[in-house]
Order: sequence, then structure tokens, then C-alpha cells
Amino acid sequence: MSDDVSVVFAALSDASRRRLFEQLLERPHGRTATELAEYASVSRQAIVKHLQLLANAGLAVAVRDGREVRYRASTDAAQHASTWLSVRASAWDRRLAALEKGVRDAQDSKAPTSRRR
Amino acid sequence: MSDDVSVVFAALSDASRRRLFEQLLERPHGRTATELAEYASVSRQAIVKHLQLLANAGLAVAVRDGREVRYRASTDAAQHASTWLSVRASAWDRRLAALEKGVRDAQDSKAPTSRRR
DNA sequence: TTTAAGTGCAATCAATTAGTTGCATGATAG
DNA sequence: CTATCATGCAACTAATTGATTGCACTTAAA
Repeated sequence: MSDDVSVVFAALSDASRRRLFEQLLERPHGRTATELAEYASVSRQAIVKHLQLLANAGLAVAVRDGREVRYRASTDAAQHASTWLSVRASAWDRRLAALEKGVRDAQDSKAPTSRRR
Repeated sequence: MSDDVSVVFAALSDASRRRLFEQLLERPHGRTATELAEYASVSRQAIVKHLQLLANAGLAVAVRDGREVRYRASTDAAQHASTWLSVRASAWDRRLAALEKGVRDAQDSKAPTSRRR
């Protein structure tokens, strides 16, 4: 794993983690792990691990404030991953469109008519 | 896991799998597991599992052709995931922009001036 | 200065996952 | 029909992961 794209997708591949990410998105000011754990069905430590994973992926930022740590959302990584996907998807769609237009491989250019199979 | 979004992100969280996905994207006609295994450093079976996982996530489609099975890319799931990300990222950015404009919570509306903290 | 609240660290556990190998099944070319 | 090539299935292993628990550390409030 370890590369940028991988950690972002891995972070988002867990539903509880996506849920946490969305909870952070609701509050620009941030939330603490303890706070989030109150409404969750798992332990604070589990939440902490999820938040650290999000932070590690660049989807959240941890900010110490006195004796508490607030996690805020950060969307750079999300934008990056979104772009990764759409770039490929659109390249693919262009390729398909070209195919449908009858544009074949260069090798086929000498065989103007049909070539079965 | 099991929900739509999770499987797509999980599928893309593995670098070898992203590599395979991109190899499928290069060829509208598709590739077989055996074919892909020749240039890979892992066994055919490992490749097959990855391809099935991609197919399960909606990122690829398996098509039987005689005695071989060709895997073609499919970008619906990728588009969907990309949208999931960008919708949230832009909602977040709008929220931040609103904050910067000085728009606070409704509770703050009675305290027109600054509030230190 | 106690006390309590919030966080950090580490060991542990069960479940999942990426990978392997060996062999069975199915389709096609001679 | 038979040999062969590609796929499918199953068992197994090692590593990773989500979660737990218990305890130590740090900061603030009484």
C-alpha cells in the first residue's frame, strides 16, 4: 500500500470511516474522538484509529487544543482521488467512442472491408 | 463492507489492482487473466482473484469467449465513486467559504459582534 | 495540589485478505 | 477421440485489519 492514492482509497473503503469523514464534513470547527465515540457503537480507541487513518490519508487534520484534539476534514486528498478516477473514466469513454466510430487498430487500415473474428 | 461504495474503494485501494484496472483501460477489447499474468510477478490465480474483485466492484466485466474469459474495463462504478468524492469535497468547500464570509451558526445570530475563543 | 477529563500506547484477538500450490473441469485444434 | 490450453475450485499460509482492554501520561479545574 503506502502510496498516496492507495491510502486514500483504503481509508474510504470502510463504511464506519466514511461515516466519520462525513461527520467531520458537517463541522468546519472539528470534532474530538471522545465526542464522536459517544454516538458511535464502538470504543473511543477504535474511533481514534479511524481518525488517525483518515489523517494519514490526508482526509483529516488533527489539531491539538488544550487537552483535547480536534479532527477537521480536509478535502485535498478527496479531490485528488476524485480526479484520479474521472481522468481514467473519461479516457476510457473517449476510447470507446472512437471504437464505435469505426476507428480500428492501425494494422486494420489495409483491410477496408469486414474481417470476421 | 459489502455496500456499493465500499467495494469500489476497496478494489482501488490496492496498487496491483489499480495497475490491472489501468491495463484493462488500455484495451477496449479486454484481456485474459492468463495474458495479464505473463507480465505480472504473481501467479495467474492471484490475477484472477484481483480481476474478480474488480468485476464485483463494477470496475470490470468478465466475458466468456470460447475457452477464454476476457475482462473489460467498465467505468460506471468509477464515475459513481468519483462523484461521491467530489460532491462531498465541494459541499465542504462551500461550507468553508461561508465561514470565511462570517456566516456563523444560527445560535450566534444574537451576538452580532466578535466572540473571543 | 489533588482530582478528573482527554488523550496516547501496547498487547491481544478474530476476521479478512493477498498470495500460493495442486488438481479438476471444459473447450478447441489436430 | 485425444492432447492441450485456459479456466475453475479448494486448501492452506502469512500478513493485515478492526476492535478490544488496561494502564500511563498530560492538561485543566476544584
